[in-house]
Amino acid sequence: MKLRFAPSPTGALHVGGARTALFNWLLARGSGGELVLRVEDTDRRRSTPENVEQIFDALRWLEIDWDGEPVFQSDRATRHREALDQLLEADHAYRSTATADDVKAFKATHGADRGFRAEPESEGAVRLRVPDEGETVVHDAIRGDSLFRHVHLDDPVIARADGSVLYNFAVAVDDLDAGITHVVRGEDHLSNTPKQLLVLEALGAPQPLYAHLPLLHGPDGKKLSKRHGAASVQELRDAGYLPEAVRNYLALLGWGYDDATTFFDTDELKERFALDRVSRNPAVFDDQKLRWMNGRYLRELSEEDLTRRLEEHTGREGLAPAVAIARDKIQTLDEFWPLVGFFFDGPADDPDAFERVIGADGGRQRLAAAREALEGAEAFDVSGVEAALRGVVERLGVKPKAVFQPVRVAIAGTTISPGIFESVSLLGRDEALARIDASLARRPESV
RNA sequence: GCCCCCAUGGUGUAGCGGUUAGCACGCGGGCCUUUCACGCCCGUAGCACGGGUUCGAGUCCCGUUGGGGGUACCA
Repeated sequence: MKLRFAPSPTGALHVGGARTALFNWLLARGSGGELVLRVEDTDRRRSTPENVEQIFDALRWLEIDWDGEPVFQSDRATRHREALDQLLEADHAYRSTATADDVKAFKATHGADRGFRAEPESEGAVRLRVPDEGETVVHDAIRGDSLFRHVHLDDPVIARADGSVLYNFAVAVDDLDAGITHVVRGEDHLSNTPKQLLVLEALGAPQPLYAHLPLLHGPDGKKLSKRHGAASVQELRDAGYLPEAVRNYLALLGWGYDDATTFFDTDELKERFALDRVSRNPAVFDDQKLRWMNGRYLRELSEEDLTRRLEEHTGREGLAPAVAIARDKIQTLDEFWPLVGFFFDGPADDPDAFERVIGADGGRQRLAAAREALEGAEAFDVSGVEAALRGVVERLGVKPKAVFQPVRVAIAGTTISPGIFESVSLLGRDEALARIDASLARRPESV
């Protein structure tokens, strides 16, 4: 079994493309087969080093590897020319100067009864000769057979007048030369498959097995794009998703193992993934479910591992203690800093929270009482802080919240933070007292 | 316009002729509780429509509608 992943080098690796890469990779790695990478760009207009490196980088992040050196389609011009000459000589293709407008005009008069056929000329673009009779059947591992009648097909242009070849021709030749046995790609290629099959046939080559994956859509049913949030692997990474979670989620988009299993590690995926259980329906990329899944993966990481990733993601160091008390509250790496930044950069500025909690009736008094208890606390570890603060609650005869929230706002600046005892303890006595003092001094007592 | 693909709750899916139509996300409620989360429990919501075939259809066939893709001297 030999497969290929052939991204268009536009820079961003779209999540749809990532899923295609993943499925190819799972198939190859699960069967001991081979996966090659080919950059699709017949004239090399888009495959700039930057674009190509971005694609490779995204694949590496997902831990999708390939065999051998990546092939650039544009480096195969000589071979493409040779195959083109072969078809021309055998009269499987011919030259024509007919333009898109000519084709349009032809179709306007003939409708569905006849595909476009041009008159052979001595110059112009090269068109493949589609037989007048018969049909080409695409045997698809996911969809079964799709039948395309030749009368409906136009003679497709396979090379420009300057001799450079077009995608549908190049891809067939490249797959043939590489000995690709399974072509797994997006459904947007299904309608063009007969052209590629016709090229293969004219070349006297065998057909690979095709499998066309359902397309991915945004929540509005339209094609997934930037405006739907993270539409590329790069954006997913920047948003703080874990590669293993993305892999698991992507695998579930259009594929399922049974009616109960949701979580698969990569080995299970490789072992269980099969084309015959791939869905035919287009799927909507649901970032809410990805978030949920990411949170689950996050919580399974060891503290060391999570800390390392968080430090890498935030560019900060010494995060371990904060990770320990905040890890259960985040779904993505991105959510970490807003929750714990106050430990390192001082309290957040949320005047509304201050007013509501500390400015409220008796807020200052309770905060002052808490300050006193904290100052006199025997130990300043988590249980020491807890004992001190709970003591205040008891003495004042109020709800725990009435004491904890003012302290929280004083040290964090907002009403949201990790556990209050853990947070105060981590901050340390001096800093905690200083922040409480700053809050108490913030505005004169309103009677 | 023409060609091709697709159709189970809001979303991803299970189902492969007889099920109280299952699971997960989301959403609603509850428990837990110092905030936010996590976790746990309960609940909400679905076979696009119309014809067939059959004793019996979400499951098979046809049509309609809807969605998507292709139709480039793009990939």
